[in-house]
Amino acid sequence: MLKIGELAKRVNVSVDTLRLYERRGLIKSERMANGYRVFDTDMERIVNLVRQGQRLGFTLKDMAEISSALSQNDLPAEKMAELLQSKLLEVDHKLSELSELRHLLETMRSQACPLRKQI
Amino acid sequence: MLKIGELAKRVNVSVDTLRLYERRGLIKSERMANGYRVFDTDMERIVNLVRQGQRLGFTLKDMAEISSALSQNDLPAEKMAELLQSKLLEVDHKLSELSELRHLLETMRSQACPLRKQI
DNA sequence: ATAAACTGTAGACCTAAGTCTAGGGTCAAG
DNA sequence: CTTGACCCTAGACTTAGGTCTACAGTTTAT
Repeated sequence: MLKIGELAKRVNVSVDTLRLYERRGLIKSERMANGYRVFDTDMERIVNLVRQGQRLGFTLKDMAEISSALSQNDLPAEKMAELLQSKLLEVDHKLSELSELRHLLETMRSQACPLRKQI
Repeated sequence: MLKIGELAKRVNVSVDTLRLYERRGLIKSERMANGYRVFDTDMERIVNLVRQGQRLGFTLKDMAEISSALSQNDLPAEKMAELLQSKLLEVDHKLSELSELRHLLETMRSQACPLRKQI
């Protein structure tokens, strides 16, 4: 159980950002008697998942679908599997695009540069 | 040699976006007597490269470094190779992050869901 | 008991990447 | 010679994803 500042420090994200994520439904918290948020330590992993997704071109909205399903225990396991499956397909697509991009860069580097009209 | 509308159609991007890309130094054009832009057909490939990069989490600024080098013939081949090399490293990093994400999703799908505290 | 360090909300502000609008030229077809 | 489809610029507007500010309550350490 973490207060927002501790979670922020652990995942290396600002507290503002965490509060934003909560408003967007990416993470969930309970409240202490004084109104302070308390986060389950699992949230650490969820936030990291979200950030990783973002770096790879997924939007917060994309990540919200999955992380909200993870952080709230309200989804039937079947729906969950379905959702994960569809995200997996997206990831696989990105993987192939990325390999393609890699190949392109590699080619450009080894040859003079194919997109460029004669040096 | 393409006018902006033709290029836009080929790469499936709005003409506004192409003009923006030009201002940001991602693509280059000549002008016809009447002031209309004309693009080399190579620009088609460059725009596609940019879009692909974007989908994978690179910013326009990231892509500008490389695409401006490609569209302008003003960079020494050595600098170019260096730049490509550094982008390749970034791509490789993304590839490994993406595989990691894939693995995580895969695990979550096959097990009940590890991030979730007991169903 | 008081300062420093946290936490809360609400709302303004910021950058990136577009999109849209207004106002005006260009060009080919009928 | 005018209509419709293009093109131009400049600037306003939009959405996403944050960040910052102001103002207020809480906790911790001294």
